[in-house]
Amino acid sequence: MGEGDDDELLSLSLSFGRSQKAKNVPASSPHSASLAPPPFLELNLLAAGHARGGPSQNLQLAHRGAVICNLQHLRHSDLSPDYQPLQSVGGIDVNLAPPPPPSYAEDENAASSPNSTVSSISAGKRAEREAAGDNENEGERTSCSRGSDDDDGGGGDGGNGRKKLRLSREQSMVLEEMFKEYSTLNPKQKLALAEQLNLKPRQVEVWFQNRRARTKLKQTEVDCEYLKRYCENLTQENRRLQKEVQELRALKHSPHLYMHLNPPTTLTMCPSCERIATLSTTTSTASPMGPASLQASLQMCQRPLNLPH
DNA sequence: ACTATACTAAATATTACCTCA
DNA sequence: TGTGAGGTAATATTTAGTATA
Repeated sequence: MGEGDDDELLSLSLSFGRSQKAKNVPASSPHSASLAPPPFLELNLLAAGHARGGPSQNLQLAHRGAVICNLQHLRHSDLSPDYQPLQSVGGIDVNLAPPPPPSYAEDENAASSPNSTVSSISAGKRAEREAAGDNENEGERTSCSRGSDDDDGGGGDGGNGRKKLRLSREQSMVLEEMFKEYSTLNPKQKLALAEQLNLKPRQVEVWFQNRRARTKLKQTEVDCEYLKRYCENLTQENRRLQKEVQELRALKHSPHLYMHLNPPTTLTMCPSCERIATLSTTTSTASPMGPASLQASLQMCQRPLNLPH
């Protein structure tokens, strides 16, 4: 670790998820699926010259939740006591229903066709599904609230197949309420909800899929913001320590000052792993830090940092 | 062990709606 | 005021992986 390493900083990249096994939630136990935070985060802290780019440049928010941050073995509980994995982080409640669309229910072209069943010519599995559960479809559009519009003729009626319709406010509200309780539905729940909302079970299913995806995306953004701040703090701390090391080195070369130097208490513990370094305050004020211990300290702080355990 | 089925997440496409020039 | 482009959100489809019977 030469002088050249002095300005090495950290870059953070993060991704998180759960093991594949944990992904599938038995339909019979919807509660177990309820909005648990991803069980782990992956974090990679890489050396990056801060002179070349700001520390915050090393983190980016990926579009659509594809997170670029690369975190390794960082559990949510590791982040900090104030880290909130879900729901209202920084004023954001990721479970909160998005503001209701401005009266979609009254939307005029909302009439329109049964959704799709279109293009997928093959899709045996899906075809089966539709055939099985969704027979009532054809023309029987979604909500009663929009039923009144059905006659405007416009609508995407058959014409060219699929026409997407927004759910009415009431439907959305009910779905959101349900989602708060169960992030996944079992078949019975799905059927019941579909019936209650006058939707096709498939629509309910799709809505929940997309809702889970939105939740995850929001959570990803929240996590990323948090980690960004975390990284900035680490960067600051790193800078501070590097500066201190430089000062100490400078002092080392002026023995007069060096002998009167108090032990650098701030270097006694690695900020990342919190291990006590050789040059803790307990290394006695009488024995000023020698080159070896300094070296050890530097090595400790310059290798890729582990986040706090 | 193999297969069929059902379910899910992720990626992607399509459509609806909003804003602004 | 009307309109078209661009952006965003919502809804739908496809694909691949996994669990289970």
